[in-house]
Amino acid sequence: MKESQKHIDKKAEILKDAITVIQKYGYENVSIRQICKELNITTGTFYHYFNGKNDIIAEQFTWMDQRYLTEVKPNLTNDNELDNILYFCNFYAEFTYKKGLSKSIEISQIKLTDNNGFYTSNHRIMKQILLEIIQRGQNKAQIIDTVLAEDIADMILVMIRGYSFDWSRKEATYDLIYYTNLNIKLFLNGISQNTFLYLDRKSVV
Amino acid sequence: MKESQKHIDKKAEILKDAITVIQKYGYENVSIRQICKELNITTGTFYHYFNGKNDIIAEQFTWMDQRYLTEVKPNLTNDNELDNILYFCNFYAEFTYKKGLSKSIEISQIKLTDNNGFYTSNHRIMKQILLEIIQRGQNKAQIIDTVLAEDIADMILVMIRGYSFDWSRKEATYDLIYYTNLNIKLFLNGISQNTFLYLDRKSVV
Amino acid sequence: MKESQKHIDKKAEILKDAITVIQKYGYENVSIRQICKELNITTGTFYHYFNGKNDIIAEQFTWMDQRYLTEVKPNLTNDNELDNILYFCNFYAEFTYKKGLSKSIEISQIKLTDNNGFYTSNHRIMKQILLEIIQRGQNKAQIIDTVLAEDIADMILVMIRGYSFDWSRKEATYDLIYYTNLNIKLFLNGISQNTFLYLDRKSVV
Amino acid sequence: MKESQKHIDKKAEILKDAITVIQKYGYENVSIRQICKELNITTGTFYHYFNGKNDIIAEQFTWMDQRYLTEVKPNLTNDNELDNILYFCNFYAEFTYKKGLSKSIEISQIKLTDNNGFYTSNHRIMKQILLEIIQRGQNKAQIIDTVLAEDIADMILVMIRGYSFDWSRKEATYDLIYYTNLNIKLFLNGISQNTFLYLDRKSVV
DNA sequence: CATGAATGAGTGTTCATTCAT
DNA sequence: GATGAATGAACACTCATTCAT
Repeated sequence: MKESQKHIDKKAEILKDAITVIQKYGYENVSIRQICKELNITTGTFYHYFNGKNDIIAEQFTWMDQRYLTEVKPNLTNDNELDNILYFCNFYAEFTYKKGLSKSIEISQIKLTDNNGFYTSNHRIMKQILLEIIQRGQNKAQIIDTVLAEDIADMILVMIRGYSFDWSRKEATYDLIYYTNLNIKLFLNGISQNTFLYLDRKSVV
Repeated sequence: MKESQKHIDKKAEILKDAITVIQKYGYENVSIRQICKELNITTGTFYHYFNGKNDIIAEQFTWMDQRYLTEVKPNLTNDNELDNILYFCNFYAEFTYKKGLSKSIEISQIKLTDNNGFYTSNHRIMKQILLEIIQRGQNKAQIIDTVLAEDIADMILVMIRGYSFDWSRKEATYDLIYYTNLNIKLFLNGISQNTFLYLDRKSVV
Repeated sequence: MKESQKHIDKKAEILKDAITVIQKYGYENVSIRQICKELNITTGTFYHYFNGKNDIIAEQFTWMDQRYLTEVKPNLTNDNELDNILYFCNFYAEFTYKKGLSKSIEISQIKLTDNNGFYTSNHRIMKQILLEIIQRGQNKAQIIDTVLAEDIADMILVMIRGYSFDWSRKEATYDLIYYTNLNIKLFLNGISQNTFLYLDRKSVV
Repeated sequence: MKESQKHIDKKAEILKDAITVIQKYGYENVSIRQICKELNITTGTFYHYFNGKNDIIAEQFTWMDQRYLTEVKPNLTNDNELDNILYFCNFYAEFTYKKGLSKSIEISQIKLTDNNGFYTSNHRIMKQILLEIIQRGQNKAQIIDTVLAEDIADMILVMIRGYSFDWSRKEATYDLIYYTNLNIKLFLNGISQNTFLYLDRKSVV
């Protein structure tokens, strides 16, 4: 039963707008009714296109997974793996910025993991990509190997998600991409094998 | 209407136990009824001592504020300000670990800000303390001054809260204090004025 | 507005398949959407041919009525009226068996009676046919006349419907026709004027 | 956490009245809201005393089980086992009459069996009691043994439940106890080993 | 003829909160 | 102080039905 293009478009439109609303109030704090009211559709219509509240999140995950596999992974060609990490992180920040993704994902954590493992499965894909970069970096002696690659990967994921979360909590009052970038650069400074410093240690003042 | 000591003690006891329960299930996932059941009190009793569910969070903020002012600030006496930052961060991780604070705080954000500004007020106190450390560090040339002290403070707060949140989302399956510590150390590596490296860049393998 | 033959055929086809689906899940447990999905038609199409969900039941009643009038009544030619009763009952069990009729009918009772009286009207036709058999039996002194013919008719109807209902409740785990038959035979034993015993009272063990 | 007598009484009162409402409309056709409206309580109050809609049924089953074990089984002392069967059946009819039990039980069948096996467990208890009577009757040569005791037990259960169901469907427009009694007597006529006829075969007219 | 998007009242259930006892 | 019965708005979700295309 193939879905018509019209159906797909409308679904995408609802999804986009629903995310905006969720971003505004937080996943747990907004009801389907509220979302529908703001989108000027009835609950029936919402349920015509989605199976339930969690679908909003699920759809985004699939979306993000796809994009990491198709748009990020193929572009990690820089010889400096620290740059690749930066690319990886910027993509996340940009994705969050555009989709207002974070709050809904971060907040809906428990139920998602319990019900269907979207969250964890998503982590696995992203983490795998990130892990490979770090391991290459360690092999090339660009990244310190006094810390396990896996631990570094986890820390980076926690940081970028933490920033996205904080940003949407503070209602997008600062430049998410800039600050994620800055934070990661400083962290990369800390794990670089001394050669590739992103920010000079000498005062420029 | 001064509260009797008995009243204060009972209130503190309920609060302590309620936090434990909330830590177990998450703020949004637990009802007043459930909490009361586990504490072997009635809902009436709960409402005799508190004005509502949010009071539990509010009380914790006050509590955390108090402790930062009384237990953290006076102990930031190390000459190496990076060590003071580490102390500041470890305290947060430990507090989270003991109180299971994070999930409830992070998740309940919007309602809290809307209703009473606890969250932001708390940020101000903690951030102020952290800011002073960083500024001293920059003045002593221990910390790079190519980045604004305020930005560094924000990044650190985002990181430690991000870790606390991640840890409770993953249901305390890893050593929160250890990893917060490690992450912060690597970040400090990145912002240190070259002199105090927490983790050597040379391979130990 | 005469219905074209094509229309009638399509309607009959949908009805037949819809009944199968209802038989599978039970009238109240299946939605129009589900039915349409399994039949590979849209809800619009369904409503083009039927006025609503109840129509399915209504159509079946008409169908059963028709068959009793055209297939059962003409065949009640046995001289032993008890045999005719048995024939009458077996037909019902077979109809249920083939159409999975009972659960939907038994369950949907109230709404049916409320809305359109199908149920009762159906009863009147079947009961009338049965009543005539019993009266003939009493006249021929084959059936006891210490009990009113109408009461006997009611009891038999209650029994055969009860069995059909029980059978579909138990999800067709036993031989409906065999047991309906056995039960009725024993009852006929009880009302026969001593001459035609269906099951001998002497032990065959 | 022992329930106070007041709690128990109120619960029993709600249960009693809820059953009456359910009897009037049918289990699936009546909503909690409707029930509460008719009982002049709020849904909150209903859920204060019961865990959900199914509880109404569940409570009745426990009730009936208990009564069969405590009130019926000890009284099956008649030497004529057919009389004991009659007693067994009359008790069911009376129970239905007083509690309006049948419709809710019969209709809610599927979900009940699926969820918790109340229905089947109840059947097992009642059927066991009935089975013992019939076996004793066969041993005493009061009941034909050309039919398995278990089959007879099943048939009787189907009949009495069928009558209760029919009676409540027809909105209690006839004397349930009288007709159940009559139907069972005629059936007992049919299975009796010739000696104990409940209704004479000779006309009394 | 057929489609499927749209409707909106309805369902069972939850829960923070109030208040008479 | 403490109790727990009572409230009722809110929630996620369902579904028979309508109607423009």
